[in-house]
Amino acid sequence: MQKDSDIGLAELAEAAGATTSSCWRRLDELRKTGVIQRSVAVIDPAALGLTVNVFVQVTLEKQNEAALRAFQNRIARRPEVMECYLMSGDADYLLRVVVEDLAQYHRFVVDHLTTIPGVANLRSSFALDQVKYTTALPTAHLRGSEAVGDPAPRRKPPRGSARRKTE
Amino acid sequence: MQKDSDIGLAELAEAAGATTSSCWRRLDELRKTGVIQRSVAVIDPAALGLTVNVFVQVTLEKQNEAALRAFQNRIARRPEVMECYLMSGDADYLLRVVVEDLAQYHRFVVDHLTTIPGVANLRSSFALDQVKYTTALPTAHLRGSEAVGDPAPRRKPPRGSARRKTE
DNA sequence: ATTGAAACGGATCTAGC
DNA sequence: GCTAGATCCGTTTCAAT
Repeated sequence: MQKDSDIGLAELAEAAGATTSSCWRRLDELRKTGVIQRSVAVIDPAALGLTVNVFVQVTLEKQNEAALRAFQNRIARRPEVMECYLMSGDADYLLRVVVEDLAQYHRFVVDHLTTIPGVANLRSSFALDQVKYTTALPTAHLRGSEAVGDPAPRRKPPRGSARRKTE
Repeated sequence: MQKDSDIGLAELAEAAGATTSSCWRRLDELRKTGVIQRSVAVIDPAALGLTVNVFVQVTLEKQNEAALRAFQNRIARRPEVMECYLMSGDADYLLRVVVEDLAQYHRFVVDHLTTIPGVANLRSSFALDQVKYTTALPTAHLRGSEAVGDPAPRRKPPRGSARRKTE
């Protein structure tokens, strides 16, 4: 399980009871199959002053393809939007927005959210505290190589061409 | 900005227009001050069959300290709960739960959520699609060494206190 | 063919200018 | 501050089962 990716595969192998080679092989396969997409640094939001989490339920006037695409495109460019889900039920979208304070959130709503064409209604809910936040998915079972659908159509290099990006 | 932590600080330095050493020094300080908490591997949920995202609004019977603590403790142990927020407004908590299918979600609700004492009401909203998900916080500005409102940023560590895990 | 282990190379980290 | 060198670790290759 990868909750800390910088532990080095020596300790990882020891923890898994395997050797470093088999461990690296497993990791390489997981990366090539796209199960492991990338490694990121987890930043403390409070250290950046980003203490306010807002959940916004967005309702669009029309739910046709063009409207959805337009909304998603605009949302994708906004860094304060951490997550965006197309929802069933009352609202069309659910957003988690992280900002420094309410003034900044207000600016985000006025300057960016409401300027998106087709946005009919907004319902904002404010989080008082982030009780839990994890990036570690529930790994009930990690199968050897096969996943579910077809996650990543990655090519299989013949041999010895695992260059990352340094040439 | 750290969206990919495995890019190596050579490219990072080039991108920042600095040298690798100053870049490393900056990173080390960010890690020691706790701004960078850890590095994690981002897993593709679909590759694990975890295609269902459910948002649950939880209302407790009473909102006293003990009830909140009890709920949060139980939630913290559940791996399928990715996020949990103490909310203002209609519900007390908002959870994002990731599962393989609705049957698994049902089991989670019956076996774990409703067994928590003090849970009065649940309102589940299902996500049809995860439009955006990022761990990269909006880094509007990363100041030199200190982050938030700290008026005395002149800290110079005495040069020999960089022990992370190597002893 | 699969797996372990050891050598290589490159990157991180440290010390010096 | 930048540069150069030492050390560690990821990656590859190879040998043994």
